[in-house]
Amino acid sequence: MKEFQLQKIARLGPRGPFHFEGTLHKPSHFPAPVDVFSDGAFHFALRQGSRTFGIRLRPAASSTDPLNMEVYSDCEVADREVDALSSEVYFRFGMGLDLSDFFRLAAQDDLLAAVVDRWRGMRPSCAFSLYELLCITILLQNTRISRTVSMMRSLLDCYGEEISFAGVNLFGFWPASALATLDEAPLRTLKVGYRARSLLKVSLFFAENQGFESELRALPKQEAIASLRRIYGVGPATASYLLFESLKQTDAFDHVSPWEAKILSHVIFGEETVEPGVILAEAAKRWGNWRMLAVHYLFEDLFWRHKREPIAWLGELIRL
DNA sequence: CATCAGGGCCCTG
DNA sequence: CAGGGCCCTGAT
Repeated sequence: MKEFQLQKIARLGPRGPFHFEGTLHKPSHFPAPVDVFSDGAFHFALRQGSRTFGIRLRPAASSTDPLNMEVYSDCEVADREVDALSSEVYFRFGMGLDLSDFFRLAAQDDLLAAVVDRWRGMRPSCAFSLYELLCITILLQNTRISRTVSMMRSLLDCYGEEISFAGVNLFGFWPASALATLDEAPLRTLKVGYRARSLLKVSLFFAENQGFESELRALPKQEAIASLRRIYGVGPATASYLLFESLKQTDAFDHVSPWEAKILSHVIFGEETVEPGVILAEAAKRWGNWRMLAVHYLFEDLFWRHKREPIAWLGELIRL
């Protein structure tokens, strides 16, 4: 395990209100030792090229002030590296989004008004690169959370990079190139099943297309979807997650998986099971191009309430 | 002990 | 465009 020390501190100024905990501490996300929220700060590993940095984000006094970003490493960090890290972190946590239209919309929506009141400034966010998130979503496919977590742990043990900084231990992901040259056999021993094939193909693709993520960030939604769907292992569900969490497309709600449909049936209609098509139509009608962000606010609010005081019907649906 | 669905996707017919 | 196969694991 590598020990990292504090090297640099930078300040980040989000556009408009930024809800620190809502954005960085999401109870709906599955637990894996790749990020740590403790003492009111968020920690994760960020890979830039061949280097991995420890990043610690701290909230500022008020929701409109800048955040502090601490950069940890085992050797010196140049100013221009800090600049690159800053803009990457700025993007990954949705700090550039202008949400004012969404707030106006939410204020007039009887379902959203109270929720956005509680979480005003929460953003779509993902600490990980597109490749890293894609690995996670592949592990989520066709299984339960407990198994996803165990697959994640064995992959990190074998190919990840464990680091220690600011009093926390966590893993950085492997670079795509580390898996790209493997055979299926070593991955199969980690009990990832048929996902071994997807992981290899995805890794090979990203190792060969270094600029893919930044190209994708510049594409309009439909082209981004088409681009993602060409990658082996990426279907409609995975593409949706990537579009919203990684690319911050706030309207990426054109597909709803069965488990999400059940939850939204309760939340939006107060019923057990509403047809996916009906849910999608209602979301589009009510929230337009903000529909995925709206759904996200509803989900996170629900999961937080569930965490504080268990909600019986939800407990049934998301048992690990 | 056996059975089976589970936070999809690919491939085939 | 429907449906079988993929892998393993915890729930029942």
